[in-house]
Amino acid sequence: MTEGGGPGDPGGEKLLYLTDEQLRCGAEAMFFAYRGFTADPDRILSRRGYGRAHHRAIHFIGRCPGTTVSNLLTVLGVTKQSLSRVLRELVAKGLVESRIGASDRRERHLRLTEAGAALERELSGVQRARMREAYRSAGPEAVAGFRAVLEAMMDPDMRRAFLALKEGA
Amino acid sequence: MTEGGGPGDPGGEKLLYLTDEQLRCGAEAMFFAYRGFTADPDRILSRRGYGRAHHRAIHFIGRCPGTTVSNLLTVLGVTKQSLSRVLRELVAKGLVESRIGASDRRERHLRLTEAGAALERELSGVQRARMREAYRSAGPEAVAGFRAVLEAMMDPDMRRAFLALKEGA
DNA sequence: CTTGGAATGTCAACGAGGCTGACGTAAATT
DNA sequence: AATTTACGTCAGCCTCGTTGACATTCCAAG
Repeated sequence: MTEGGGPGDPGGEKLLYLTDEQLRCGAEAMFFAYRGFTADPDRILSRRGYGRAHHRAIHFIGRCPGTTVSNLLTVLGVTKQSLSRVLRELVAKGLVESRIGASDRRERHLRLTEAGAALERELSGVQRARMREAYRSAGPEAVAGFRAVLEAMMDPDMRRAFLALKEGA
Repeated sequence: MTEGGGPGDPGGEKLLYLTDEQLRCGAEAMFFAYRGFTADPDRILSRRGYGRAHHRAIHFIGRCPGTTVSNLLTVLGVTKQSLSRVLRELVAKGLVESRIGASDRRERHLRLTEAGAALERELSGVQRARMREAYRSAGPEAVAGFRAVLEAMMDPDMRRAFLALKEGA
């Protein structure tokens, strides 16, 4: 279980990147990198009394204006009660607007207000700045590999949602 | 702020991977991939009444047997009250052993018991299986890029902790 | 038309796991 | 002896996840 490319491993050099040690190291890298990834937005959010859940909602509403609550539920992968609380606050604070659907009056169509869009720009600004720097220092080929591995790591449902977002942008 | 490689960008093809759209897409990939990354261990943990916090503690104690509480605090980046609660449960359930330090009797040295090591193997097994599959399908060069970008995305402190783990393994 | 099921979204209450602050203790350091 | 360090704990708060119960709306079958 923990031999990891030791001696007596003829021809194993080809698969060095698949040793348990390498995989474990990748898992740790994910953990530390995700912390960095969320650190900057978290600071801005906590100053305003919001949390990461608000950020996710704002992000995807900004990304898909007019989306419905149930759409958001599938993308975010939380229960509607969790999302509902977050949306209620965002609507109350005037960051998100919720309109009853025209064709189906059960649906609520969500979009950012100007204030919401401003916060979205602020949040994605710092997050993109960090990613830009990471991308720039690692180079374009590294970025392609990064994206390939992340995509392969997703659950199939999430991969579908992810690809749909890229298309429908 | 949102011009992102639009018109009037001569020679910009070189930097196509740095457009706002690409960066935003990378952020979404991080979000979806991290969900996949934690999904399998989360299922095992919740069946036993533990959470992600327990997983992190078990992981790093397994990784660095004999580490101290304060070491763990820096690596995990949580408060000692949070960690304390988790460690108390793990010690009570007999998954972690806490020994008073020999040279400095204020310190507690932590290690997994046999039961703890078994759970650790189970958790890292499913997590590695997913990463192995993702690595395999993306290929070695993609993996190198993946690691490079993740490392560049970390906060400097976390990067130091990460590199120290790789050395001291 | 009515009625019953399915879909959508809301409110109430609970739990895990973060956080701060205050305090206590034992051991090392000065 | 006084200070600092490493660790544990109690109390209380917040975010954000969960399940359960409920209201509204649509649609289709009787």
